[in-house]
Amino acid sequence: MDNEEQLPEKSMPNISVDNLIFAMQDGQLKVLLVKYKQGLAANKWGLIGHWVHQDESLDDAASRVISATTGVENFHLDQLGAFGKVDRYPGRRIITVVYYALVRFDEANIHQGENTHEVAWFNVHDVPELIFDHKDILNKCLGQLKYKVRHEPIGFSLLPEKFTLLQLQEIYEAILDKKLDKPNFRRKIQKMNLLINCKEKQTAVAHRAATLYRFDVHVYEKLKEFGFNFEY
Amino acid sequence: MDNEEQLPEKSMPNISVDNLIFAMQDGQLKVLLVKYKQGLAANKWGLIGHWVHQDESLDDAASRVISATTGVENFHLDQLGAFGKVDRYPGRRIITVVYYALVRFDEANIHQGENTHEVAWFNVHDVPELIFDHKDILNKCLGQLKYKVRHEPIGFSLLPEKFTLLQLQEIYEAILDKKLDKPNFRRKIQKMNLLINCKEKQTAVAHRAATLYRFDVHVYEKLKEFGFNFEY
DNA sequence: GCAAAAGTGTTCCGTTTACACCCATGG
DNA sequence: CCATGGGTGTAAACGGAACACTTTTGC
Repeated sequence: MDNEEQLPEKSMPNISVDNLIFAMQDGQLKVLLVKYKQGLAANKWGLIGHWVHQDESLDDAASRVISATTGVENFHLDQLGAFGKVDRYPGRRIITVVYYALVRFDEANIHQGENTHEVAWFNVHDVPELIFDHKDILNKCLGQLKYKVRHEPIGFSLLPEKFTLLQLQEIYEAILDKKLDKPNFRRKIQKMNLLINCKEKQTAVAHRAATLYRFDVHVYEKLKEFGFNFEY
Repeated sequence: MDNEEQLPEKSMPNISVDNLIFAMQDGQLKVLLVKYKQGLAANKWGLIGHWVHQDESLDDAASRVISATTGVENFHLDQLGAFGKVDRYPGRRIITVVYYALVRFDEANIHQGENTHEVAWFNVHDVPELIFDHKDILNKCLGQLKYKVRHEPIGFSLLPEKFTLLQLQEIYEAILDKKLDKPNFRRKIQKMNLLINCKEKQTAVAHRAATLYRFDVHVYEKLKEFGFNFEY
């Protein structure tokens, strides 16, 4: 979180929410960070944090700021957990509940917050120094993403409406941080019956145009419910 | 949590920790519940909750009460997450951070807490009515356990030093809530190189005595770190 | 001998993995 | 005609699922 001076009356003391917002850009997994204006975190990069209003749930608090920062209304949201070491926040005892969101890069219109004077995407493996325990939080979240992407079809939340199989593969490669075999990846994904062929092709590419796909939302919902397995 | 009258000076306002303690008894997965003496939860069953001291981390707070209640010092501890609906606690805004622990049944010596007048083990599928959102929390935790037991060797935390393969299988069956094939289970577990043959047999059983095994702690640590796969 | 659980063997079949290979397009 | 990525084929290895079968022990 940014600073204590700004704690509004209607917010809970001692509790903050911090958010990790992820998107894919140029085949790389990016995370959105902000530079705070004032307070303990002034001029330093950190996760997008804020206080929790007395009359909103933790989930709602996270959604509120993610929407405000990115302009995106629909995104995958998950709770990473609560972080509560005694000295994690300087001078005061603050528990933070961390959420991570997956957004489509092209849908995001980054808005400056009141307490920040910079917002930027960073490659998850190349971030600046972060305030408090935010680096630990990022690392834990990257681990959680690896874990999750293999058992729930969350990777798709990072793609535009229509996408190619290579784009999808790049997401898995970025999150799992390893190269995957193209033929095997294609077959595996296709067999899930999750993709619908748009019967369209890429245009203006300097190689054979790839087929565009979109999701079968019904199958997608079922896989989310019952889980699936993606062991690479 | 129990009641607000008891909030000690040194505790954080607005935040509680609730714990689910699991153990295996007679081939059944049990969870430890308490009946509170006073406050909003008086005479009702609930998870073992408490306030967080200003000078202890969330993890430490959970460990403290789990040890105090069960007398056990070594147990598997994981955070389930934070629960923060606005109306989850009557009359006041309380965020609770939930932990679950796996203990060995025979090591547990249940101690009554100051605020409780009953503590008892319940089959996880047969619990009484619970206070607040504790039933939701239990359900979410059972789902998490299913998820986890297939990817990390946590099931072993529920067993005594020396155990038979059937005891281990019963844990998986209880958590996954399904019958497993004995020959296949045995082979699968054996191939992990996680078990050391104690070269001892069961005694006083009315059938062929089973071999006793114990864990190879080194392999166990590695599997915890790198994850494993147990898809049944 | 019978019940109960220990423990082994084997077959079938789908999935994973690795890698060779051809296709289409723009420069 | 070549670089780039799209896309298909295939064979070997592995692992899961199902189930028949033998062994040991106490009563």
